[in-house]
Amino acid sequence: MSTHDIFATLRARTVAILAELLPELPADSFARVQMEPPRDASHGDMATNAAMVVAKLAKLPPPKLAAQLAERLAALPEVAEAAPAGPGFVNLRLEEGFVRAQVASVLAAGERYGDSTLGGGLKVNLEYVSANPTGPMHVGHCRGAVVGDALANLLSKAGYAVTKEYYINDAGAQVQALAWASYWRYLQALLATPEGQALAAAGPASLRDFAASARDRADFESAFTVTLQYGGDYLVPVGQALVAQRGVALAPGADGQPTAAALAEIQATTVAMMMVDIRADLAALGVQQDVFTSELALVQAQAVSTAIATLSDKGLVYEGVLEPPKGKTPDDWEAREQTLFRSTQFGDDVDRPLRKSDGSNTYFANDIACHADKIARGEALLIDVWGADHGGYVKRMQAAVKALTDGKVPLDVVLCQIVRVMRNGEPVRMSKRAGTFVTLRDLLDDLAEMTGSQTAARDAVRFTMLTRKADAQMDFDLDKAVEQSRENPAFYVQYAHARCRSVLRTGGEPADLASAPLEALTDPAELALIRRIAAWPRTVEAAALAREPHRIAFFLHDLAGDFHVLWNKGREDATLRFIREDEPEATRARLALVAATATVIRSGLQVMGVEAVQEMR
RNA sequence: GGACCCGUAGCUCAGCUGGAUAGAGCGCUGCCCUCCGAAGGCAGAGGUCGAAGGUUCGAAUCCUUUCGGGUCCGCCA
Repeated sequence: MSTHDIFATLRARTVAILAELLPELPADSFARVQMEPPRDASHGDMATNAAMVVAKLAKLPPPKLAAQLAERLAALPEVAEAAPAGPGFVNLRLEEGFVRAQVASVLAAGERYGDSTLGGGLKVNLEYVSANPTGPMHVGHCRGAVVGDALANLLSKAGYAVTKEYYINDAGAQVQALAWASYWRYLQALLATPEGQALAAAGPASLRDFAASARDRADFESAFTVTLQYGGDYLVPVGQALVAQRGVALAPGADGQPTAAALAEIQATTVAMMMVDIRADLAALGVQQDVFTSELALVQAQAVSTAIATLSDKGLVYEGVLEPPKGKTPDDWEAREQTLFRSTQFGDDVDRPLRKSDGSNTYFANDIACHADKIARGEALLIDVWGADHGGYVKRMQAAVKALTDGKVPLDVVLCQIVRVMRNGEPVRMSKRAGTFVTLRDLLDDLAEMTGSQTAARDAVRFTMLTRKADAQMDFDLDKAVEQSRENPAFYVQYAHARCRSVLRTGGEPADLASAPLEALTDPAELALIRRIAAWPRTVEAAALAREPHRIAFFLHDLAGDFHVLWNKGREDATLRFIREDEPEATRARLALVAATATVIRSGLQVMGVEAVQEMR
């Protein structure tokens, strides 16, 4: 609930009246009563469905109840007119003074206008990005980063205590493969030094072979019977850093093999360096997370076996054999006994393996430990932002969290669909091998070149990523994202804010706007703008409840539209200009409205993580 | 074979958790700048909400079936 939300205010009045009219009804009868802006502005400022929702319980025909309700609502000081309509709506037209007072509310509250107590300080853990630390971030991670970050801001504004978390997948086969790739780069770097060359020349035959294999990827792979999944050049600096830090200490022993300790150290160093890059990329996107949890650390602390034991104590773990997937049996399928979790008891389609047939833990098991860790930290609501390719994973994770907490802690998952990067209307081909692999850094650099500013690039990406529902596929058009035209919502909103600032600068930035005579605001376009502003608090709450930060972008687009309309009316009709030399009081009132508009735009952009510009250049 | 997401105007998309005559931008059509707030503005046309059933006072929204598009389905993370 927001203290600024006039819809909530009138809804509360409505419920109070209903309780008086129908004293025999229990209090929870009114839960579904809504007070909303009507779709058609000709219906007034607000409409309530109260009569229709309560009619059946009250055993009254909706129109009759609506008429009674309207009569009582019309008597309220905030209400100018209340009329029953349609199948049982009550339409309200508000006193203009009450509407205008919202401008003063905004000026008094500043950017805290729209803050809500909806969350009640509930501890929420929001996990997003969590890109594998095996390389630079690519554009595929970008959407989740922006959506997650904006959602964090949104939930904070709505009164939740948000922890922003990054789960580092630094255990398992992927990072082991990464370590081998780093090892290769290390050997290459080592052989470029006199010490390395001396070692190769003096070493046993196996070591000399090594020197040869280090130069060639295929030779290296056959020498070690490994596949280099991560052949990219981005590990070259890692190899060099390893040489600089450790010299020949990680070089192969007499048997030509790296020691387990050496590989573990290389893995740790590589992951650490990748995380430095990833954090730099995130920072360039304006994303800063609070907690970075290491999967490896959880594994080493026995958190996984503890989590499995917890589930086992609840009788939810057994040894069993899964059916092969129907219709599409893998060629090499063979039935194997595994440790399984009874996720079907919690709505999943099949039970899921916690341990592979060789007894090692699955990623799922580790992820359960990660979520158990969050729960142990006292988080009361978990939200994960994942890529669409993890969609098949939602039910099992929700099942696990439900099992761990006996249903007390919900897990919401926000799935982000794929983003295609478009240039000149053509999709940019993505290929790691061909080097057209688009990293987040490349994307930001390109946009920075197009806009001449790192900040503008970041803001273009963040805004554009929020102009679609997360669960809809999206094309990210580089040219459109920085285009300065009405077609680009990011520009359109920024332009509105810049215009506001421009007007306020011209008007001399008066300090006493809070006392402005708002009754001077009488034009329909002015009142429409105020009504839009008044809808900001409920927009924040609805977006937070739905976990849909894109709604903020659409709200700002509408708000900017209302403001641009008013601006343009001033072109047609000079008496509607914001600043009028001959009317100082009307000017103050209009500047107050402009200041309130700017404040709400800034507040919305803040949720999106976009900087509000002072002027367009 | 199954699970999940998406099908809304010619195009790209909203639609406030079930409300009234389904909205916006682009495109299209028609008006509007010698100057004064045009990197534009105003107005208009354009939709059986993929299809068919069902639930109820009321469905783009919920349920079932079905047709398209996407993502995924033990021993990757």
